[in-house]
Amino acid sequence: MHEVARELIGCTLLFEGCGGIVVETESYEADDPACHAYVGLTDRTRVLFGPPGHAYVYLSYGIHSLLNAVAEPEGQAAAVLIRALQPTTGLERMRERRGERPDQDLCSGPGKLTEALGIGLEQNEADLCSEPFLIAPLAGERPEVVVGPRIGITKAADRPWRFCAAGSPYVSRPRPGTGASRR
DNA sequence: CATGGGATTGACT
DNA sequence: GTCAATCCCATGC
Repeated sequence: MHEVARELIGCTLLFEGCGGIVVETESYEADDPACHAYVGLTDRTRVLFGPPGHAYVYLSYGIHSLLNAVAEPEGQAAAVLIRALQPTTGLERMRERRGERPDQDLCSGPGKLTEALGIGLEQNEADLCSEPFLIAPLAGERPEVVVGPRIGITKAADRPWRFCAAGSPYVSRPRPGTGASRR
């Protein structure tokens, strides 16, 4: 599953004609206190146990939607959280939704990303492999991927399942490699 | 039925 | 660097 997270880096994700290159992902699996599926199968987590290639959209802190891709066969709960994109397509529409911002602020975070693309809870359980979603395998050469501890969660945050495109300015705040202050 | 937690962001000191 | 906002869902009484 972590292979999936790694391979997603560099792929192009589009939603209704807006999107860009995936530059940051995070993997979650059932045996992981930070994963929603950890509590077992419920109405909320049903998607995570379902077939791969579907979206799991979760609203965090009542304000921000987080986009996940189900990454394991039916029966196994695992997902890859899409944390950041390098916007390449539909910049105008993203700016309409997010306001006038530098490119690197448009999708540099899970909540920003969903807002920019117009993804909300309505997209929960949506099939990522069909309209209005579009995933392009790889838009060129495979970028260098950096693995690091996960960010912004309170449980098992130290598991090294965070994948970033090396040196990309489009990843969210604590960038690996920079001596930036802890969150 | 009521309560608490959660994978975040943005504004203010 | 620190703090508050805000909604859905799972759990507990």
